[in-house]
Amino acid sequence: MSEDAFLEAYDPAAFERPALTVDLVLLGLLEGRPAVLLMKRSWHPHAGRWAFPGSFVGLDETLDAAAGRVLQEKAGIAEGSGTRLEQLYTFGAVDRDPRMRIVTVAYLTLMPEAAFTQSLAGGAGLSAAVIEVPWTGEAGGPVAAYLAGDWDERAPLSFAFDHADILALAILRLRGKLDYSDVGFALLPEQFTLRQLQDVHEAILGTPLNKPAFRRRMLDRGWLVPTGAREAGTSFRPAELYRFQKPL
Amino acid sequence: MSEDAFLEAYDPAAFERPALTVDLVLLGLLEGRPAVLLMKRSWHPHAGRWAFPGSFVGLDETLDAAAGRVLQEKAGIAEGSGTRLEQLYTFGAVDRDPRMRIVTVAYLTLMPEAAFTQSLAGGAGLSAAVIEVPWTGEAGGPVAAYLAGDWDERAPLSFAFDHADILALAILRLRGKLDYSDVGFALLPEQFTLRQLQDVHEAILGTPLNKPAFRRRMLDRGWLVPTGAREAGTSFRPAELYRFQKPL
DNA sequence: TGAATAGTGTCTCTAAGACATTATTAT
DNA sequence: ATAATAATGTCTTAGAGACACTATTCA
Repeated sequence: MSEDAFLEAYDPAAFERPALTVDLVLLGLLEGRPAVLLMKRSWHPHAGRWAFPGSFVGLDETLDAAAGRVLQEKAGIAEGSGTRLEQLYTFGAVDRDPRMRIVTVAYLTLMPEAAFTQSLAGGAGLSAAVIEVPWTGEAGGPVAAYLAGDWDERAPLSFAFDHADILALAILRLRGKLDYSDVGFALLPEQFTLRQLQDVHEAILGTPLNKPAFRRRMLDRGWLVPTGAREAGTSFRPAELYRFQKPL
Repeated sequence: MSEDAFLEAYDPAAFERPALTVDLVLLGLLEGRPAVLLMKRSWHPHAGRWAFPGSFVGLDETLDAAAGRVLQEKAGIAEGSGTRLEQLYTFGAVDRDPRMRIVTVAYLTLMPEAAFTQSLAGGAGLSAAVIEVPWTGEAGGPVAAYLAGDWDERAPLSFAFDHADILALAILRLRGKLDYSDVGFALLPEQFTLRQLQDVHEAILGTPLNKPAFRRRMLDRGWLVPTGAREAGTSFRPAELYRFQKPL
C-alpha cells in the first residue's frame, strides 16, 4: 500500500507531528475521602488553575516509563513502592492546549496512604484536593474537587486544560473496577478495618452500601486476612484490622 | 515550574518526538464467528505478515477523526453507518516498529454485518480472518486468527509489529463489556435470532452459555423488540427475529 | 450504665444453572 | 411420523438487601 511506500522514504523530521505527553491522576485518601494531587499553575496559559503533573514522552522511553519518571520526579515516589500505574485514556482534542498540538496519555495512579502523604509533604509543589463524587448512576458525571481542609467552605477549584474530563474518566474507571478488582485496597494502608474499606467504596461509588452484604462479599472473596490486632483511639468498640492478600 | 518555563520558550520543531498513529481493529461476523479485517504487508518490515489498517495522526485532526478517516479511506465505510469506533489502548513500546519510534492509539471498531461484508468486497485489499478465542477464564490470552475459508486446515496467521497484542486486548475489552453494554448487538444485522445472539456471546467469551438463562437475561433487559417475523431457510422450526432497541 | 459502633443471624427476593418438557417447522 | 431446533416451566442454589439483634469498648 501507499502507506508503506510512504514510510520507506519517510524523513522523520519532514512532517510536523503532535507532541506527546503523559499526565498522572495521583489518587489517594485524605481522612478517608478520595483525593488527588494537583499543581497550581502560575504561568500562562490557565494560570491559577489546577493541573495534573505530567511530562513530555522521550524518544527512547516507553509510555509507562515516562509515567514512572513523572511519579519519581514530580511526586518523589520511587517505583515499586506499592503505588500502581495504569494507563487510563489518551486525550487528543486539537485545541486542548492553546500553545500547540499536544496529545496526552493519561495514567491513573493509585497511591497507598504512606506514598500519598509522603509526596504531599515532599515539597514538590503538589497540593491535595478532596474529590466529591455526585451520584450519577452508571453514567459518569462532573466531579468536583476541593482544596484539602476547606472542604465545606470553599468553591470547587477549576482545572486547567481538559483535566476535569480526565478526572471524571478516572473516577468512572475506578468505579467500574471497584468490585471485581483490588483497586479499593490499593488506596488503603497496610492494615485497615472493614468500615474503612466500605467508606472508600461508598466514596468512589457515591452511594451508600449495605453493611452486612458488603462484609460478606469482601470476606467470602478470600482476599482479607484478619491480623488479630484492633484499631486504636476510638471511644467505642474498636474494629478488627485486616490485611489484603490475594491467595496463591 | 520549570515545565512551564520550558514550554514558554518551546520551539515545536526543536526536539524529536515520537510519531503518532491510529490503528483500527475492525471487528465483524463471518458465518456467525467473530472476525477481523487485516491487510497483508508486502513491504519490509514484516513483509508477509498481517496488520491492522492505520494512519498517521494529522496535526489538525482529533484522534477520533483520524480513526474515522482510516475507516473511510481503508475500509470504505462512511461514518454514521452504524459502525462504532471506540478507543482501546495506546501502545508505546520503544521498538514496536523497527523503522522509527511510533506510538499508536488502537481503536476497536464494531461493524454490523452489512458494513463488514461491504468493506471486505470493497477492493481495498482487506482480508477477513476468523478469530479463535481460547477459554482462558477471566484473564486474557493469546488469540489466534485464521484466513476465512480455511478455518480448520491452515496454520494461524502471524501478525506484524505488536498487532497480536492489540487483538488480544481488543477481545479482552469486548468480553468485559459484553454483558452490561450493547456491544453484542453492534456486530449483528438489523434483525437476528436469540440463537445468533447467544452464538456471538459464546464465541467472544470462548465458553458455552446456559440457554434458558441467557434468553431470560436478554429479554428481561428490555432491549429486544420482537418483530413477529421469523427466520427463513431452515429445515426445522424457524426462530423469531428480534430488533435491538434501547428503551427511551 | 449509657453511648456508640462492631459484628452477626435471619428472612426475603432476585437471578442464574440444570434439566426436562412442550411447540413448531420441513421433509 | 421423524428429525431437529425453538421456546418454556420448574426446581434448586447462590448471593444481595433489609432489618433486627447481640457484642464490645470507652467514658
